[in-house]
Amino acid sequence: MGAIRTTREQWVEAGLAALAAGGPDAVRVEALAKALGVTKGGFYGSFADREALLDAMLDTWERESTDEVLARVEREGGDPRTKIKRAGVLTFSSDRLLPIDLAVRDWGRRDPAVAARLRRVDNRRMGLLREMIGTFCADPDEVEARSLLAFCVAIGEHFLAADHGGRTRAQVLARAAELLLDQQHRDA
Amino acid sequence: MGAIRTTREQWVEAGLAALAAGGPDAVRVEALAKALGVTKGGFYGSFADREALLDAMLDTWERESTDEVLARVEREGGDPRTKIKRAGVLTFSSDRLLPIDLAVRDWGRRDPAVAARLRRVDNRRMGLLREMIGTFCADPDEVEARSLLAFCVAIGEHFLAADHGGRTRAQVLARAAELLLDQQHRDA
DNA sequence: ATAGATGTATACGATGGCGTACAACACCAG
DNA sequence: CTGGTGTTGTACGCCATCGTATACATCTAT
Repeated sequence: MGAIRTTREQWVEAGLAALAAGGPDAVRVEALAKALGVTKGGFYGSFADREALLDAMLDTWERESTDEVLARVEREGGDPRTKIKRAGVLTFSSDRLLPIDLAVRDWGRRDPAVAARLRRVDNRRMGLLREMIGTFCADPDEVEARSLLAFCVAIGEHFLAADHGGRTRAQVLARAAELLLDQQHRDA
Repeated sequence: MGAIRTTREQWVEAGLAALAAGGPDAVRVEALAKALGVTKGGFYGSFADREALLDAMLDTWERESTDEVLARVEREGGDPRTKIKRAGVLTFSSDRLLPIDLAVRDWGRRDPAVAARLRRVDNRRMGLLREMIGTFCADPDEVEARSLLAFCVAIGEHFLAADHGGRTRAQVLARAAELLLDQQHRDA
């Protein structure tokens, strides 16, 4: 048998890189082939068409973003705040996952199938936040509100272009994390 | 002189609708012409090329998102919390501005010129948040953190696909707003 | 009315992208 | 080394899109 010179995984990897860099419209079979140093000749041996590649890319992203991150958070342990921050770092400070995540997020606003995957992923992430915040916050409605805030800032931070008057983004984020992960607020 | 049957404004409007619906790559001259019930023949009388249209679209968006919203908030008055919420509603509950804003936000991650415009817009919005939150929160670092949280949730909310276990998104957002717009937290 | 100005339809060439067909090639087994 | 298997290169048809050229339509001013 002839050797497989360009595997499915390589196409998926190149596709995810293109998605991260330029969105779904930048995932072009011929461009990926060029990036891999081949032509598109072999592509259609591994994938029925471009859609099949996009599907495989989303499979890979979904698995890495949920199973792998959550397993690693569980394995490495720590107190609830540590786990939250570790999950955030693993997902949103990764040069690999972050840009893919943001691209998928925008993509999902237009493609229902992508939106459905995103919903699965986000529900699992929110589940972790709820569980962790629930260990030090008693009111379930407030747990949900804090979880939403935490998730929104983790995502929104990367879509936001504002400056902070002398402060760094990291400083402001640290203070925001304090607000969200403190035990108590006075009542309204 | 011959009558102007399709004005610059109509092309810009159609362009913004396409941008909102499908991102920058969906802004195609011939598609806009079709949407306007004409062909692209007249387009190049109003615009040098497609880039010029994209520029004009961003001009319109920037003006509507800042000057017009802020002027209206100022004109209608109210207490700080009311003004914050009104600015949020005008920008992020508008069927017109919201989808454009989200599309521009994603676009800005790839195009430096768009990112620069977005930075101008976001800085003005953050300015309002700072000023309003500053009226009931004394610590400038906490003002900045709360402003960031408020802005991130206003944006991130629309990129988030999670459910909230029986609660509606609006309910969770209301509770989150309470957390951010309350006067006091206990110290950490 | 007529002429000039300006918007519009249509046709065109160029580019780039998808998916197919087939030939050339690389690898492995015998 | 030789044949077979399966991947890759290349060429092709097709379609969408950009931007241009040119003829047509319509409006305004004289």
